[in-house]
Amino acid sequence: MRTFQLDRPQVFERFRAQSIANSCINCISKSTCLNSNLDIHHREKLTAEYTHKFKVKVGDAIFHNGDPIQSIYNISKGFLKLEFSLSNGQHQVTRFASNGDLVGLDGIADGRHHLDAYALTDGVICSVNYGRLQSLIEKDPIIQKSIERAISNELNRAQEHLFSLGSHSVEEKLAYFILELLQKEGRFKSEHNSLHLPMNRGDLKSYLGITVESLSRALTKLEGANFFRVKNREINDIDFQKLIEFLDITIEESGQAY
Amino acid sequence: MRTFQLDRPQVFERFRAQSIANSCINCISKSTCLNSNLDIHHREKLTAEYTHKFKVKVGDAIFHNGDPIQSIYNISKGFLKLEFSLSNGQHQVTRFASNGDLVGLDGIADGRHHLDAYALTDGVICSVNYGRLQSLIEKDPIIQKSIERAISNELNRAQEHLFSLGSHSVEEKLAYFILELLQKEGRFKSEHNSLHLPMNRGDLKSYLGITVESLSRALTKLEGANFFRVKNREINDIDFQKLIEFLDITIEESGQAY
DNA sequence: TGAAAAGATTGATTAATATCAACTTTTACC
DNA sequence: GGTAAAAGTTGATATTAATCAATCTTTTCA
Repeated sequence: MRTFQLDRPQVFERFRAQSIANSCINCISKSTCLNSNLDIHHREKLTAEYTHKFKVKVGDAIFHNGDPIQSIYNISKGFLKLEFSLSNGQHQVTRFASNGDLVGLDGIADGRHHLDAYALTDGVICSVNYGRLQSLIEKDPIIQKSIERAISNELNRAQEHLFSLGSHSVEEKLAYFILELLQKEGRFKSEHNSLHLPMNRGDLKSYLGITVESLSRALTKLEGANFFRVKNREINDIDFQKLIEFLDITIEESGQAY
Repeated sequence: MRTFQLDRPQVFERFRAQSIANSCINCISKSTCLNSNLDIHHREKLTAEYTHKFKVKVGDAIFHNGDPIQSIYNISKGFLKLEFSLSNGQHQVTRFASNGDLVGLDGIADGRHHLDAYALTDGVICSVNYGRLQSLIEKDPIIQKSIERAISNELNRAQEHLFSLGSHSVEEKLAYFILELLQKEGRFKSEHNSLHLPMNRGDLKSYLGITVESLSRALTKLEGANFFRVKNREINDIDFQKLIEFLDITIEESGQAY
């Protein structure tokens, strides 16, 4: 059923380090481990019995394409990037993940991860042993539904990303991305807002399926048209309404989490 | 948590017809309703108690973006297209589905469908009442795992599609698509193979994020380079090996289903 | 702190793809 | 079966984005 191959990737040297997940080298306190929409009772059950919390540093690999799925990861702090990669060296960032996101759900399909996960910033991750999670899911419908919703949510995110990559100009892709980040950060109400980009231009151009030069020019262009101000990774004075109008879309705010 | 909006779409008149799912206007025998990797025992349990099978005709809408999720659909015969659409009329085909595919999993996240589903050909679909499926999932870990794997599988498909759309030429996108179809059909062994495309050029160009003209030229170009022969929707004499080499990828055959 | 490396921007040019338009083929249906 | 409509192809041109190259900026680290 799977389409093209999913071999181990050829990644850059700085990322060649062993995946650090599951090695517990940086274990820290387990409180507030799972911040999804589980109620307190369920969250604590999971937290106490099945999780382990660890620190990651910029560039750390959490898991690689092909690795057996040992855990599902809940990001407590920091940013990750998820990459689709082929053995010929081609790779593309397909997802940025941050606080509250569950990562590793791609591995549920066949027990192996299909993506590479790297830390974009120092951060804190809570891992949930997958085997134990499975047995808990069987006993607890709340947790089971929570996981199902989380995967379905990932699927919908991917569909939106797909839409923004297809038949849109470089400026439009960038605009969709800014809105996506704003929305993730949960603040798209005020007229003038700001963002700190957790990724460098290389990762962003990969996510958008364009070149760095085009990305740079698009940033300059939208800045020139007063959509926002750019200073390195800081995006300031974002005109939310203008972005919406530029893309000719409407925004429906939803508090729904998985 | 959701990104941009997901209003009801403005679709063409021919698709304006009411969604026909759940109306049982074309109910037929229920045997072989679910052909996923459930074992016989579980499959029959589902089939007998929770499913209903119906015929669809070309152009029928199965569900729309925004509809409450009432069922999950298993395709027995024929092809569907799934579209991501916005209220301004923009829309993109993000998935073609056929025999054995589960459709509607996007709705699990928040209880509403986020895509539009249309029949590309006459076909037979088996619907599984979602409420009943949920209660069955709670009781039956096998079915629960099967559903989780199916969603995860959809997620991985989307990632691959994302990859093929990003930073690839029109010819490469087309080549990825042909391989994807070949693989779905389960025959990518012989050197010279053939395919019948179930979709028209309009749907295909949408899926690939290009224009019809570019698609047409890409077909001509790859035909000229002896990758295959094209005659309307028939693709013949497909040189599998040549496609693989063109894309510089390797193929890993896997019998894994959800 | 300062030099080297890495990351980012800008400019000039080329290449790819979209657009506009004409034409051909296929499909639908009276 | 014939005609109109829809779908698909091909050509000419315009536009967009990639590529190549130079420069500027920021970060890293001795």
